[in-house]
Amino acid sequence: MAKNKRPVKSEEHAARGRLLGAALDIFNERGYAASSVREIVKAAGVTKPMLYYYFRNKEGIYTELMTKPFEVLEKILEETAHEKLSARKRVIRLFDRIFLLFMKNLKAARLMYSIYYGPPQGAPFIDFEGYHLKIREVTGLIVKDGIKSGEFRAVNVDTLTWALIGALNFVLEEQLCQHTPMVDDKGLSDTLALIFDGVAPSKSKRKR
Amino acid sequence: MAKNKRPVKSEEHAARGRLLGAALDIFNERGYAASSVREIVKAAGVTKPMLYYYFRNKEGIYTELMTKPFEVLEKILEETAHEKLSARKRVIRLFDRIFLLFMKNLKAARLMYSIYYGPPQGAPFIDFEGYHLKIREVTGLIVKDGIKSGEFRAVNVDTLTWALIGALNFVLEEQLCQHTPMVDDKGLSDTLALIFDGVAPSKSKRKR
DNA sequence: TATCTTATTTACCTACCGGTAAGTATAAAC
DNA sequence: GTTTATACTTACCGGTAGGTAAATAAGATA
Repeated sequence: MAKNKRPVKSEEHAARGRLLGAALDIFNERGYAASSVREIVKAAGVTKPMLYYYFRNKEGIYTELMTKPFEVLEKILEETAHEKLSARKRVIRLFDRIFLLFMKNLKAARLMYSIYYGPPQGAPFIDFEGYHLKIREVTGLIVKDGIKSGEFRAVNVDTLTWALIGALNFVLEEQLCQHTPMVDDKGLSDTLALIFDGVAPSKSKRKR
Repeated sequence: MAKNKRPVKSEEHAARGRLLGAALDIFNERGYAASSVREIVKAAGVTKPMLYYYFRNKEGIYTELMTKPFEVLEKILEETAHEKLSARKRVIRLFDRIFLLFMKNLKAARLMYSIYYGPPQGAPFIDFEGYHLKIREVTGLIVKDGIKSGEFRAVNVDTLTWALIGALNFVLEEQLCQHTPMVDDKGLSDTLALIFDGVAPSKSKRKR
């Protein structure tokens, strides 16, 4: 009993995928609360109960959309934390990978940002904060390595970490804007280079 | 005709003010679409038609809340652009003032950020972008001055501007988070100092 | 062929949404 | 003392929200 029997037509769970795509589009355009189940199912070309069949409810399809991309982030963080490169290169690699992941999930990212930094819009809670902190943590570890090895000047770890994350965040958010982004991944690496070259040790004394 | 006659009880337009306060609270907690007029008027302790009396509709009270704080920003930008100080001090003064304005209007700011960077939530359009660009412009002008006068190394103007605005943005957004902010205005000035000291001209040659 | 499971539809529910019509109390103006 | 404008209330509107009960179509199993 409880065997694996599936009618399974030509496309497997086609409706499910179409619902996910449509929901992502509409959540991205209007936000969680302003998106109606009716709009979503209409855009997906299916009937309303289908959404309640595949996902428990409106919250269910939202939760699925918001949690999936973070599985990739976890992997990126793990990999970069243990790479054997200079601290500078590890930060650049980490941020570059995050940038790519972000671009691949731009619509989901827009929704995440607006809910993490803004009002929850009636959407169910999701621990975006945890991932934000993890990124900061890994960056902080790399910075600490860089200072220990003498690759960086002995500045305050947190301050440098903030400057770096600030640059990353700024570039990521620029991609969310309505207008054409004025900074991209090239701008990010330039900004990082500026910060790094700024804090690189030099022979001459520096004020303060 | 069209004379100035006012019944004017003890408190003038008390309901109006209470509506604005309640609307700000509730928009801030739930976002635009998820906030109902009923909730707002209940929190304000007035009846529903009062909102439609003082403001045309839900969009009207939202628009009033979102546009008022920018009048102060305009003044800050104008003042700082024409101050006779070092570029470094002007940037710090500008960002410090913006930080204070931001903190004084934290609830409105949270709503603005979520709508500017995220989905519009069904809220009427407001040109947040214009103000964002103005801040960037003024910062860019100060940076250009600093490079011209030799106060800064001859780096790319945009890149340095991005690094600075990134630090500002990062600190501002930190204030929006659910948790206790890990960076405040002190952290901001530290980060700015790090970037400035990094780009300050030095006697020794620098790689790249 | 009858049965079971999965996938999908039609028709409907209640609750709440933004908005308003119509009336009223109050106090200044004439 | 009647008028007039302001400030405010009660009662209601049509529409739409999220969600579901119940029937059904179709392939797999027996």
